[in-house]
Amino acid sequence: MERINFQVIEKKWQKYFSSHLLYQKDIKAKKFYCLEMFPYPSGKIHMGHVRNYTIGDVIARFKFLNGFNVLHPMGWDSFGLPAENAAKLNNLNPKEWTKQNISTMKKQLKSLGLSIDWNKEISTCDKEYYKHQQELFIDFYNNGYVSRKETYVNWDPVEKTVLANEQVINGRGWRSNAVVERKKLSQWFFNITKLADELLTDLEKLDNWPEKVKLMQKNWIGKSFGCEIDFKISNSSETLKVFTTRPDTIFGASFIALSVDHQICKDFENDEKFKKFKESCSKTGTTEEALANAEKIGYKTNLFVEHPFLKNKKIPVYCANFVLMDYGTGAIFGCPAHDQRDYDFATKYKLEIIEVIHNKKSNIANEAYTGDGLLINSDFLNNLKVEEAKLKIIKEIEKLKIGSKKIQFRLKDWGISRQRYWGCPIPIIHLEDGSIKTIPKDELPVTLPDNVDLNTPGNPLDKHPTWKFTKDNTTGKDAVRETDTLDTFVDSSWYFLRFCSPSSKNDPFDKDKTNYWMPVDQYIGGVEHAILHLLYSRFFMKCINKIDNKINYTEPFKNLFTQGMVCHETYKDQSNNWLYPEEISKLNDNDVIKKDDKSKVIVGPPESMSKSKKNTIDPEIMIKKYGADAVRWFILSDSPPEKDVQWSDQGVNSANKFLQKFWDLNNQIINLKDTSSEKNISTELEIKVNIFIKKLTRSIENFQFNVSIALFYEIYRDLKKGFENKVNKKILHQCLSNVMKLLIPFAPHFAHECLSTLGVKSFNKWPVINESLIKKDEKIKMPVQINGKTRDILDIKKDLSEDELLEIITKSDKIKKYTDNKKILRTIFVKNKIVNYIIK
RNA sequence: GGGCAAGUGGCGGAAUUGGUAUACGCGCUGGUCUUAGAAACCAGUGCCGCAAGGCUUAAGAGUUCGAGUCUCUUCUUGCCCA
Repeated sequence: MERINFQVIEKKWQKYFSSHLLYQKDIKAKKFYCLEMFPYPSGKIHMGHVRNYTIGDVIARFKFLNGFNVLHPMGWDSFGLPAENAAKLNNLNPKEWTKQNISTMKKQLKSLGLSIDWNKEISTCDKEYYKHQQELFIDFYNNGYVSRKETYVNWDPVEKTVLANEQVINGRGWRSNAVVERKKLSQWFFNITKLADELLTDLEKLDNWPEKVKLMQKNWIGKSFGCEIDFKISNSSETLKVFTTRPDTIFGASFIALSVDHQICKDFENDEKFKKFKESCSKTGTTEEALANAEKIGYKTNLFVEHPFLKNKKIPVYCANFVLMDYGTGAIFGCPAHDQRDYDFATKYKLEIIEVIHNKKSNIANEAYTGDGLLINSDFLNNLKVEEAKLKIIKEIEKLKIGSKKIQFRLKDWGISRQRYWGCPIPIIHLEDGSIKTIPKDELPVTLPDNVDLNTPGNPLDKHPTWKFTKDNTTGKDAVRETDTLDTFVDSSWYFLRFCSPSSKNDPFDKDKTNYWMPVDQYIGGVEHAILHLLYSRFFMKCINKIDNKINYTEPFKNLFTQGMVCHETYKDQSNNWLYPEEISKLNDNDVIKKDDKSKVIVGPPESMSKSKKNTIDPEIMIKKYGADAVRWFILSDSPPEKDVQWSDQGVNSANKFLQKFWDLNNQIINLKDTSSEKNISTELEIKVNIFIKKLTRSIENFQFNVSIALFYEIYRDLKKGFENKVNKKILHQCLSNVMKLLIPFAPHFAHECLSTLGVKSFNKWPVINESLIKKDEKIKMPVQINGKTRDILDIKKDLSEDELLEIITKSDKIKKYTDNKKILRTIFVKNKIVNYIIK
């Protein structure tokens, strides 16, 4: 058996792929924009990339073969913190480090045989890219989508930097391990909350997004109906505005809780106790989870408010650490019986716990009850359900003119300021008089300086000796540059637009080209981006659409597919250190030893591949050993793409073996002499191939690539059988060519090589299904059931009538056995499907 | 605690959407070849049973001629939010 040298053919066909611009088709052709989430250039590609881009390549090639004009680009999400960290470690400039990584990873991606149009490559750290991002920022700024606000941030006192929520672990900085503080800073924001309602309602338009993702976005936006209520402060003419989503529990109110930053608290600034309290609040994080888990503490003020519906009832006012100024009005009323945080607080400060909603399941002696039930202890609300009570109390509040219904979103504005070097500079200058100005577009880009000191804590741009000092070119006055850079999520919020016209000089994107290609027809990436990246991109699209009415779509991604992760077993030695798979050897399933000292290895369950657990498999090594096609084949074959897949060396090995066998069959068919006799089986094979085309096409359209692969194993068997049964060469040849064309999206190098040995010259057409041939398939298998149990399976002609079938059935000994001496009560006959006898 | 998924052989998983459950792959068992191993090839492989046959899609009930698929209850696991 001649073995295929995949290293040679892969090189050969990769050259072909790059020189034959696969997708340059007539602009009149129907377009298809296939996009996978672009990678962060971290150094080398990992198996997650292999899976993501293989899935995308199957779709892109499939659509191309079906006559679409396909856009399938690739780029680099190349700004971000890892570059700074790596640069510190290796004493390199982040730019150099990033450049090297891109070059490595591009080579690796090419070795997978992806059908990417590299002429459209972009990199977000290129000034050609971020120049346009600065323009967009200015457009957003001028149209009211950017603001600057004072806000609380997670501040790492050692690194002297702002941390993202996910960089705070158990209240400490992920690098410095210092206790994170809440610090008030002036920050830049995109006003995403302005479009909160639109972002929510437009989710309904996204028919082809996973329900799961839409639900996550919906919860994230978190639209809720509530009510603002003015509480009159006792012995004062002033009122206190409180926001609540549970106005129905007003009769259970036993305290008011204020944020320490509430205006009223300014009166307590002189109190030492308050100062201390405020300081301890600053040590609590800002995430909802941190607030929920933190111990509830409070500061009792000397104030009381009047209950709006209970005369003579006075409610004490506290400051509490779990109330934040940026949610609602910074003040709530506490109803301990029906909110766990209020419950904890009331227990601690021995406040009243009044049950106002009752249900069999509730037991407020132990914890708050937050479910539905009937109102009690609530005057005119008694016996109503929660939703009914909400409506009624809001009406009542509005009637008394002490408040009104209010819609509240959980979504907060998008903080885009980062005190980092390796990001897009914000095109803003600060003048001496404190005013702020955008930089004129013709002066863009504001570029990053190359010579920065990354080794001392703090913002490198701010510390740079000269960079920030500039002049306002219109007035000639001294000015200081904004030293914050943009969150890297900004970079990835419009890259899909840039791909439509990657070299557009004057504008971020060419409108005609963008209107032709957008929206993205298929977007593919990890589910970890279900919320932020996708929400931000949707926000960008809507803003751009509102600013420029020539952009005629408002949702960027028509179809979304989220793939699962690639997993592998984990290994630990006797001293609990992680081991790489290549450090161990498996004697059998139970005995796994360390290669060097033969000590026993502890095998852990499969987990998603990560460097920290050392359970990674290097795609480059696998491609060298088994070939790119085999690696692609395996990563698609083992699990449905939306689920996690477990990497298996045996699996990729068998993929390689299969392709080798297929190659062998291919050669045997080519070398056949034309004199082989013609047999009836020939049409049978043609029918099988046509059914195969139909099933395979459907499996691709349904993203069931594991099923596609199974179908190839089956059709290989049929082809082999046809060969062994001496099917006519012409027919074999024709069948094999069709199968090989379908193989292109999965194993492109291999399929192209086989096709070219078969003498096929054009590689750009999906075979047409011959429906009439499929209809010719006359034989079917008909199960015959007795009382619902299959007792015989008959090979019969298609479309037999009930009477015709009965005649055949009476000849079946298997069925006779059951029907003899029995009365047939009923016969169920479904044409071409089933016969079922009910007997007694 | 709330919401959403999902539970099918030793393992990953199929099932034309109510009509032959276990396709396909891995693993395993036996055989051929080989000094041996590897590779390759052939055969077998849900469970119980020598067999005839019976049982089987987390557990239990229901609808139906017929349920992995629909309905209800319970259990378990995963993800997201808290």
